[in-house]
Amino acid sequence: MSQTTNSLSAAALLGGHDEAGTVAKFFRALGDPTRLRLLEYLLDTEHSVSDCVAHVGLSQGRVSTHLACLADCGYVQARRQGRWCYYRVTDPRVAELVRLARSLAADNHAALATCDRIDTKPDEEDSP
Amino acid sequence: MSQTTNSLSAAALLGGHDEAGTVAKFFRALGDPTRLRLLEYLLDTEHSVSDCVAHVGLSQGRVSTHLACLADCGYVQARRQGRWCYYRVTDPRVAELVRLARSLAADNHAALATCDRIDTKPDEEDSP
DNA sequence: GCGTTATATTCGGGTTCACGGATGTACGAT
DNA sequence: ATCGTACATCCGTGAACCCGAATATAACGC
Repeated sequence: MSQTTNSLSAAALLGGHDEAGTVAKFFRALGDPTRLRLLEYLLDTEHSVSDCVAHVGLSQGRVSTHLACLADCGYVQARRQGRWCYYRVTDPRVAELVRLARSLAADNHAALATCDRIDTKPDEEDSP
Repeated sequence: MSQTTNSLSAAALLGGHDEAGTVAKFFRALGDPTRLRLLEYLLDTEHSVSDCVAHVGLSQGRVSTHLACLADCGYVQARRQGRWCYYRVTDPRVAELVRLARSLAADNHAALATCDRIDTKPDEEDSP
């Protein structure tokens, strides 16, 4: 019981405050540097999990989990071929979202770097 | 490989992998339901901190910190008037970003809800 | 001066989540 | 069948970070 009694009505609502949690989870998926790098890596070309592991340099298990997370959130799609699994961004809105965020982040790069309310400012390696 | 990591011009715009951390922090700011609700609350109209406290129903201190975080990241701007401080979204790209994310999240609402790789699924204490 | 109001900051506690390593599953080659 | 490869999942550890309460700062009115 208490399972999703509707898959479209909830999605159709707009402006509801109940949806903030879902959208926040959506944003949080991109709030990790590794997932963001993976997503950008898969924007134009599809890549296997091994490719992604080599690209980001983390453990295979962690990369696999990150890719699954991106797939669950609808950012990328998976295509199986034998033992390999290729991931890729299919929705053009994803690229648009990343482009917009990059544009905004670039304009606020300085303020963002000094924002210690997120990430507790771990280190500083920036000398322009 | 070793690309030019000299100034922010290259990294600030496009293609830089070093920027992933900054953009991720940018996204993470919207990865919190409270901050997202506040941002949507300030999309069209400016509101004081007290207004925001009443709107989201959290403690005043926490709301103030959330607003400061949004301001640091460049999502909102603050306007002081006497004892009051009014926050508001000024950049139209912010509204566009939220609109895009809502559109994408709506289409993947079902998958997002079952994505236990983020947020560890609110309820559903399974009993196998 | 004093007290009140509006906002900002600090503190301790608890939850979320990324990480590597170990393990499990699926497919293909020998 | 057995081994090797490609990917997925589970586990323990530690950091990030949200929370309310308490406290600090600042601006008004008396």
